[in-house]
Amino acid sequence: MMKHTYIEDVGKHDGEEVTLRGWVHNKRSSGKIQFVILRDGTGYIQGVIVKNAVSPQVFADADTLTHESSIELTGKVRADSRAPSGFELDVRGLKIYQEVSKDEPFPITPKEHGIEFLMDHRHLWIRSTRQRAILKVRHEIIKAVRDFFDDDGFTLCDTPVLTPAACEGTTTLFEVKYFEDKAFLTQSGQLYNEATAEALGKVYCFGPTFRAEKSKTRRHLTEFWMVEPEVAYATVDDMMDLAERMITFVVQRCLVRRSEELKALERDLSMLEKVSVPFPRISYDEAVALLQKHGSEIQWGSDFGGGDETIISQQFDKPVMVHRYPTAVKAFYMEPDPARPEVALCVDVLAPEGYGEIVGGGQRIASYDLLAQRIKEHDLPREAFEWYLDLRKFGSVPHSGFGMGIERAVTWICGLEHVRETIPFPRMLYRLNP
RNA sequence: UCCUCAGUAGCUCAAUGGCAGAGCAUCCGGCUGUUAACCGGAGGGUUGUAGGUUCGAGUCCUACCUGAGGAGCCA
Repeated sequence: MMKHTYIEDVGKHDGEEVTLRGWVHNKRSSGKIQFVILRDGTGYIQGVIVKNAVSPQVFADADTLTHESSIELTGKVRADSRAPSGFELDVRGLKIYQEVSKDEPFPITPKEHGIEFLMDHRHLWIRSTRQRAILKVRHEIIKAVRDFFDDDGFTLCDTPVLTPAACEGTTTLFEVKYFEDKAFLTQSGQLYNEATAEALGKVYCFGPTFRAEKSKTRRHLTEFWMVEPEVAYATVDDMMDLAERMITFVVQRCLVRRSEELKALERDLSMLEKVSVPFPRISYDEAVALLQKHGSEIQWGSDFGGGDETIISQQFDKPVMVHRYPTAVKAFYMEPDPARPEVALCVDVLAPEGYGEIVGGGQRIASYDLLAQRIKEHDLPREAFEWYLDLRKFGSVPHSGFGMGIERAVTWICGLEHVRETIPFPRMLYRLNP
């Protein structure tokens, strides 16, 4: 059996005979010459089938090919200036693995479709050029994030998906049966990260998180992936340094390795090329003043709305870091600023071009007494947090971390309208299928 | 949960309250360089569901269902 070649490698085989395997992306016929566009996940190539150059059987088989039928093409690679990729295949042999029935053709045509139809056919939609490009960029972002932390002395330390209690209250948790008991799907690995950070120093977790929020916007999924670093002895300023380095690394990596995909998505690369260290840093106080100057109704003490985030991010052409939010609007574990206890040592990173918050984090409370008090103030079940309090009993240190939502990062880097295209099978308020 | 909008052929959409239409997809025919190929022809409909107004409803009214966009909340 002939060794088969991936389309992305055909350039190495100019003039040679190769066998390509994939799916029929499109087909055009002109009577005695047929053009079959083959897709194999690594690229596209046009196969040219000339009637008097192949057997009558091959020509007849090619004539019946339907969209997305799985096939194998054998022929000679030929450089051709007319081909978008620079190469074509002069087909000699054709093998059909499975032919899509003419009675039930592939539902996604080259023409336009509505979003409901596409989402219902997500399992087939991901075959499209655009979706492939997005998923390739997603992969690159994930790979870059992991390379960044791995090369920076971090240890990947996975945190549980099944958890006994809420991190930040129970209203947004998915509840599942756990034998005779009940459990919740994690909405953050952070509390466990704090434990592993005291064991290993610099750690990160990378996994799915779940939020049962009834949010119906272009920025929300109920199941999304998050990377969360946590560093012992680190301050909120250290986190800002880390976050801007990580984001810059990820964007640069995408520009180097996925520029073809980003161009296919018609992403304005000049916006991504501006992403470099350092990012602008403004305090919450400064952000509120900025917003009021631009007509926002916001008052000191409230959290930003989506519109507020857009206004802030549009003032800068890089991601902007907003730090020291009011303690009252942040999670119970946030360390108050010793100089101003009414604000917390936390930071959000807002992506440019109105893409909103992609990173949130900060310094965690190190004091046993203060943490115990906050758990009480937030009406959290003390018993469930005993182990978490232990971390302040046995060698407590200042420590900080943050979380980055992968899908939001992908949305921004790809320049998309909606997070639903950034994950192979999105889970949203009204979408659990396919 | 609230607000706004939408639902017509497999898909994307037209149709002043008066005969249910087009493009794509599919099928048949034509074409030796097509790039969402093109040209000719054919088949394809319980207009989301249930009521109501009207001589007559895809169109107007009510309720419901489904979806989309936004708000709140968040990454």
